[in-house]
Order: sequence, then structure tokens, then C-alpha cells
Amino acid sequence: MRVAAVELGDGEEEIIPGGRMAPDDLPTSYLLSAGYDGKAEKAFLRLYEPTSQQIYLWYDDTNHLPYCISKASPEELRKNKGLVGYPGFLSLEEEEKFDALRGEAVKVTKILASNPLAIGGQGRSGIRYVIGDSWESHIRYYQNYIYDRGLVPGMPYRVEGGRLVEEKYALPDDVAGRMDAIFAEEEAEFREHMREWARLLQCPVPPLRRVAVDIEVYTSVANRIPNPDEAPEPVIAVSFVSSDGLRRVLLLNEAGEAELPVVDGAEVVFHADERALIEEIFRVLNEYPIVLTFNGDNFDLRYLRRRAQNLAFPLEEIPITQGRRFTFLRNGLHIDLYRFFLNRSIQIYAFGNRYRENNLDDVASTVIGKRKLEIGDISGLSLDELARYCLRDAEITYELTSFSDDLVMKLMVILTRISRMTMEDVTRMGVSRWILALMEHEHRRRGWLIPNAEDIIEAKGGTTTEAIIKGKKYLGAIVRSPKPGVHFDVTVLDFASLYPSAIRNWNLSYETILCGHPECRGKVVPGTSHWVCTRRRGLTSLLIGSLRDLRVRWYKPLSRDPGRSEGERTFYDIVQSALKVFLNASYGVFGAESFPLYCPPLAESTAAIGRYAMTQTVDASRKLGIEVIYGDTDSVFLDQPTTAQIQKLVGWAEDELGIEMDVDKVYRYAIFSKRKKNYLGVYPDGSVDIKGLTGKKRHIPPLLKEAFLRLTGILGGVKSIEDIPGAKEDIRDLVESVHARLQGRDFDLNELAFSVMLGRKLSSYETNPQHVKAAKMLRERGRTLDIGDIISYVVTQGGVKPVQLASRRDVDVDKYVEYLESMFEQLLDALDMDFDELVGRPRETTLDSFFTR
DNA sequence: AACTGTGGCCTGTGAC
DNA sequence: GTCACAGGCCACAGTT
Repeated sequence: MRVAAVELGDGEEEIIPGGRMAPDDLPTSYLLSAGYDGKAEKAFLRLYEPTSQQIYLWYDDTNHLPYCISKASPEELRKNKGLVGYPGFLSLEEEEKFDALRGEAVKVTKILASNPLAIGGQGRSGIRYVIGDSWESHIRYYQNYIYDRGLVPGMPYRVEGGRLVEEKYALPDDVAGRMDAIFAEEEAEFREHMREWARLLQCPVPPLRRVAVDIEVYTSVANRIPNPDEAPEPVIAVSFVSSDGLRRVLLLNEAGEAELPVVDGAEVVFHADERALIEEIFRVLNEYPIVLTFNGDNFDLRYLRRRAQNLAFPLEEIPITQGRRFTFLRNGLHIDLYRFFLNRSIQIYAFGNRYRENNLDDVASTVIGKRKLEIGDISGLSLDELARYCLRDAEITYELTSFSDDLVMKLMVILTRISRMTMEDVTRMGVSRWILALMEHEHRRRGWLIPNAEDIIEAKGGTTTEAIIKGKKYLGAIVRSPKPGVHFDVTVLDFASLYPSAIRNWNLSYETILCGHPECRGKVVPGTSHWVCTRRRGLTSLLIGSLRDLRVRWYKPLSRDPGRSEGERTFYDIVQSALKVFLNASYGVFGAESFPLYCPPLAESTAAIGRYAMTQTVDASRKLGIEVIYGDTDSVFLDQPTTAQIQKLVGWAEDELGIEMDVDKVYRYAIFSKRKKNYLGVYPDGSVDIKGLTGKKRHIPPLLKEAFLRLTGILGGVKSIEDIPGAKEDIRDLVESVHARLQGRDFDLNELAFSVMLGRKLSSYETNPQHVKAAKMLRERGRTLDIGDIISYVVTQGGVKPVQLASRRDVDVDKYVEYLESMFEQLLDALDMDFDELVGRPRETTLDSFFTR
């Protein structure tokens, strides 16, 4: 009998779950997760019941089976001895599906098996390898189960007489009424979709009971973290912080001599032996429906499981199951916040790119304004310090989910509902998988065959435009050359969700682009040779389009509606951010080879429509008498437009392009050099908006950054053209003082350090850039280095040196003056100022002045 | 063989 | 996803 979890690859694990079975009648409970129980050979669901605040397991009662699809007939398949004799093979069922690529019905055969392994196998085995071509065979079994039963993770269900019943949440009448009014003009198909989306998004999210866990491990070598797959060292501390008030630190005190530390507002407990300590940890892990960690997949929970095995815990007493990359719990859900915050879409679109490094300290300090405690080596801490340090980590881990009224938990649940993925998966996987799941769900719901990647490429082919950047696949957005100089009263207009609007308006989808109907060939995407179907509504167009409309015309206005309570506004803001994450990724995925529905002409057409919208808008502005100073992808910077002119332009875009334009920002004035993606704008309140300028980049030495910040401070104080001479004086003083500091070597070495991230392993660099040189010097001194590490180096006379190995005398001061110059020049150019003059260097004799002498 | 100027390329960091 | 920048690396060609 198998007791241990058998690994099936990422995420799919033949888990033997533990915990409470759902009673025959379970009140309203939220579906959070699903899996496959290898022993029972059944799919199971994890339901969170908000009154008892517990997880209940519910097992499939419909005899749902794993399957994949073949285009061969049952008769043909029956001749395949390898298939018929395959262990676990059960039966064949003929079925009709819709082949969207061909636009016609297709007869397929469902191949049913007793367990998911028989379909997918391990390595190169499984039915899908025996039969050659197969469809829908790479979908995780529990995900298949969710699709086939039309389940929506994150939504409420009930168990009645042992059966799972949907708790049909209906939109309140007044909400439905207002929505109908707003979307009255939309196509019926869109309206239906939007109503269903709104039902999922509007349904309240219950408070989720959860505990954050953090462990500390003894380190025999200072600062060397023990390998969690070996777990050689004892667990010396663990802390819990929960939503129901638990704040507890468990400490290992084998000597039994120390005095129990007192930590404010927390309970501290000693354990004389590690086994008892771990047993207590497991008791808490089993008790909570949701366990939060920061990097628990790769460290805390992984270590605990291994450590328990080392201490000869019987497997069934370890509540942790281990996949190749992820670590799960038998009873509840494990959510690794490290993975969630690492997700680039979450980082950029949900948190505005506020945190840059993916460690707990950086994320927590920018998101909730709380830092880790600073310590040296773990093993050098007193029990008192250890307890405080460990508690703080659990505390900030918990608070990352609790700030702003549980914003992050709600965001996760909303993402779960949109994507149809389990909460564990949605917090671990990238946005392309979310979109894939959403698309798969919609295919299954409609009875469409989910195409394989090769099917789409074969039918639709590649791209026809040439990218500007070598090595890219197709032509992207337009960036206009800015008009250099200082411009007062600049208004920036942007398209509301340009690419999703393009996808919606032009009916873009993998099945509608380059369709087979001769009569559609005239509907050509401007700037390409691709045409789009005029007969059928594209699936992507419908999904993305309806989500877009809902965000732009419903949730975004609501999140800013002063007539709503603050709580409501926050919730609407979460929803609109979640939608934004989806929408922003929706175009890119179709241009990513790794995406299973990769469709180059689709991505290419989307970008082409974006270019068309931009060029048309610039033309229209010109005709309205507005000068366009700059524009990038979906925005235009207008020079002193009147309100009437703006209104006309917005109206034009709505009528001619079918896209809403919003006033994104208004600058009191803006400074442009001739560089694209580089400018400084000053808002009416004097705050400064900086884009692309070198002085803002994260790798720039603090001394230079500081100087740049002061420069922007001076510019922020400029109210009108009359203030400019004064500002110039201030800038002159600033440059002089920084220059003098450099020349006088009046600095700390750290202030001059460039901090550049290692983008790959040291061995795989083709060239030898500066940060790699410095990294190699560190490695020679025994530092271990990894992808993502930040290398700090200073530029010295003899080349670069890691900041740790350099001294102040080494510094190549002239080089730093050069950096200062090029950084300042990006703005001084536009102000007609000359850096050389500011630092007392004679003006270069230009050829011109030479001849006119 | 050493030096220098050039231009393509690599790398990291952003904008959108 | 593509576009754009800074800044340095590096191969190459031509010169001394």
C-alpha cells in the first residue's frame, strides 16, 4: 500500500490528503483547491467553510475518469495493442467536438483510463505516448475535473445529501439593473459574458483563517543555509502569527538552562527536544485551513518534511507533501507568498513595480512599510534575539496578506475565480498559465476541441512584419521622437487598454485570424497582410473584450466613485487590478512561444492595430490644431491643448477607433531631450514624474542618485518660465558641490558603488561585463554567487573592483565625473545648459566657432 | 607587435 | 511581448 505521496511532476501529485471529510450536509463553503487522491482513485475538492473556519474534503461522486482525446476512430484505436493492453486503460467513447481552427465539427474518441498516470505517465510512458497524436492529454487531472464539472474555484458551494451543489450567487437586482443600462449597447454575446463575469467578481470573499509560519535552522557554518533536501541541522525556532490572534514562538532549548525570553505580545514556549518541537509545528499546520510562508516551497516546509523524515517520523504523521518544485499540505492549503510576489505581473501591475528585489525585506518594506530585524549570523543570536527575529518574519509574512483589509487574500481569490485554477496553483504559476486555464475552460464549456500548439502554427503560420530589434519576431509599438525642450501645460492622453481593445474591436482570436472563408479576406488588419473573420465572433476577442469592458466601464469608475464607501471602493479596486493583470498579459502570451496557444499572426495583428491607432491619433490631433510633443505605444503628450480640443480628440477616438481615451496626467511642465522613453514631468502640486532617466535607475551609485534627486527637486520648484533662471543658478551650485566632493574624494566608498544584478550564472556569460568581473573577484575570495544576486562594484583606476575589496584611493574620480555629466546632460540639454561650463571646463572649440573666429 | 578607431553586440534597466 | 537607452566589451581593420 502506498502511503507516501507519489510525485507526478509539478503540481500534480498523487496526494493522500488528510483532514476532515465533508459531512453529507455542509453549509455554504468556498472551493479553494482540488487534487487527485491516488489511493481512492478519485478527484477531491477542498472546501472552506467560513463559520467553523475549517477545510473539508469532498470526493467526486460522479465516477469522473481521466481521459485524453484522439482523432482516430474507436475501431482504429482498438487495433492498437499497446493501447488496449495498457495498464489502466478502460474504454473508448466516440464524441463530437467543434474544431475551431477548421470551423467544423469533428468526431473524436475519448480514451478513458482508471488513473491520471495511465494517461500522462512518468517520463515517456503513458497512453498519450502509445497512441501518437493526442489532444488535451497534458491537462492536470484535477484541472480537467474542474472544467468538466464547470466548477469555479473561489466560489461558494454546498454539500447536500452528499452531493456537491453550487451556491448560486446572483447579482443583486440593483447591480444587474445598472450594469444592463451601462452595457445596453453591447452585443448580446458580450453582455452575457459580462454578466457572468460580474457574478464571479461581485460575489463577496469570506475572511480566510490562516497562519503564517517561519522557521529558523541552526547553521554550523556562518551564513550558509543548510540544504533543505538534506536537512542536516536541527530546527531551532519557529513562529506562528495567525488571523485569529495566535502569536507564538517555539524555541529549541536542549540544554534546558536558559531563561524563557519575554517577547511583547507573544507567547514563547521552550521545547527540550526537537522531535516534540516538530510535532507541535505539525499540529498547528494541520489545524489551519491556510498556511502562509515566504519561500516555504523551497525552504521552510521542504526542510520540515525532510527533517521529520531524518528524525524517523512515520510518513503519515508528516502533514507535508513534496512535489518537485512545490510543497503542499495534506489538510489545508499552503500559499507561498514568495512565489506570488515574485510573479512579474503581480509585481508590476498589482503593486506598481514598487519592490524590486524578491526578498522578504524588500517586499515587506515597500508593501507594508515593515522591515525584517537586522541580525548577523543566526547561530550567534541569543534565544531572546532569535525569538524576536523569527517572530518578526512570521509577522510580516502574515501582514503581507492582511494589510488594507486582506487585500492580497481577496486578490488571490479573485484571480482564482477568473482563471479557474486552484488557489495553490494561481499563486504559484505565471499569468500565461492563468490565461491558458481560462481559455481551456471556455473551450470545454463550448464543446470545442483544445488545439495543440502545432495545430495553430500549421494552420496560421508565422509573422510577416520585421521587428526593429534584431532577434525579435515581429514589429511592435511606435515610439515617437520627442520634441526636445521645456514645455509648459502638457496633457497626456492614453487609450484605455489599447491592446485588449484591439483584440475586441478587430475580433482577434486564433481561430478568426486568417480564417478559411473567402469572403473574409477583405477584412485586412492595417499594416499587415492578415485578415480577420467576419462571420464568427472570436473566442479570445469575446473573453478579453468582455473583461476589458467590465474593467474600463464598470470596475474602474466604481473604484473611484465617491458615492461608495471606502471598503467598497477598495474591493472594486482589487477587482479592477486583478482584471488589469489579466488584460495586460493577454496580448503578450500569444506572441510567446512557450504559450500553448501561441499564435504569431494574432500578436502581430494586435501590435499593428496599436500602431494604427497611434498614427491616426497623431494625425487627428494635428487636424485639431494640437501639437503632439511625444507618444509611446498608447499615449500622446499634447502641447497646451484646450478642454474643447481634448474633448474633440476623445470623441474622435471613440467614434473612429472605438477606443476610450482618458486624460492620464497633466504636467505643469515637462522636459524632453531628444531621447525616447526619457522625460521629466512636473505635476501641478510640484511632485516630479521621472521616466527612463539614468539618474532614476536602480544600479546607479547612491552619490549620483542623490545628486540627481536634488536636481529633480530644484526642477519640481519651477512654477513658470520666470523661475527658470533661478533654478539654473541652483543647478549650477549643485553641480559644483557634487563635483567638488568627487574631486576632493569626500565620499564613502558605498556611495560610489554600482549595484547590478547577475542575470545568469557566472559561467554562462558570453562577454565579461563589469559586474561579472567584480563577481568573479568575489568568487575567488570564496563568495558563492547565484542568479539574482546584486553585485556592488566601484570603478577604479585599474578597472572595476567589488566594493568590499576597493579602497577610497583606488577610485577613478574622472570616470565618475563623466557619469555625472552624462546623467545630468539628459536634462541640461533641454535647459540650454552646458555641463562643462558648470564644472569650469572651457567650452569645446567647435569647428563652427573655429571658422567664425 | 602594439595601438587605435569603429561598429556590432551583449547586458542590464526601463517604458509601455 | 517589443522598443529604447547607457555603457562597456570585443573582434576587426588599418596604421605605425
